[in-house]
Amino acid sequence: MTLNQAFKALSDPTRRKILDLLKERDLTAGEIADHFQMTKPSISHHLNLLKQAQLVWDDRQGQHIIYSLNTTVFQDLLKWVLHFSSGKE
Amino acid sequence: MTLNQAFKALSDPTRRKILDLLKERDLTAGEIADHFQMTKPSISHHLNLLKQAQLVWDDRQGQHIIYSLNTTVFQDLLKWVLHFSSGKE
DNA sequence: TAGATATTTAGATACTTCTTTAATTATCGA
DNA sequence: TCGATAATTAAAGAAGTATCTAAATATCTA
Repeated sequence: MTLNQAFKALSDPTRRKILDLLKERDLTAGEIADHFQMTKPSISHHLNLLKQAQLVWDDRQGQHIIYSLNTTVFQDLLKWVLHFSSGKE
Repeated sequence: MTLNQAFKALSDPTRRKILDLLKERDLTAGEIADHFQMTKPSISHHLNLLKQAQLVWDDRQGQHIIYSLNTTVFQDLLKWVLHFSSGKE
């Protein structure tokens, strides 16, 4: 079920851009929101979907919640894509 | 734009199953539909999205339309995933 | 050319997702 | 404890998606 959630999470450009940002460094929810024109609740919604798909971790540090990449599911995605990009089998 | 369409196309379980079937061998639209409980127009709709995302080719052979994998975009997907599964950069 | 088969296109409806504003929860610092 | 800051949750509307039935298009065969 997780892989399905992952694919659904990846189907949105905003969420993929969030992952791109987190690839550079860990960020708070507010810092992430600053990169977009949409409201913080919208970003919070996207972060929640990424979290449910286990593509990111969240960690509260005082007032802030720090988001970081969770590379585990990317490994599964990699396997899935490899089946298709490495010829018939 | 193609990568976005690809991610959207992959976000549906039916479409991913279609790709799984085509990984084994080329199939006509009817043969693909036989693997699902939904109607042929629904499958046709999914095939169209896969085609627009350039994940499959279609080739009419008489009455039949034969679908096959187009691995080109999978290469791009592979690169995208690799950026995340191969550590920070 | 007529009938049969394979597939898609059109139109409609139900469902899901995205986004917003308003309200709520959690934490910090004085 | 109060006020400020950070972030989420709730509720609602708009837009997008999946699915169905019915109709249309393309091709084959007799």
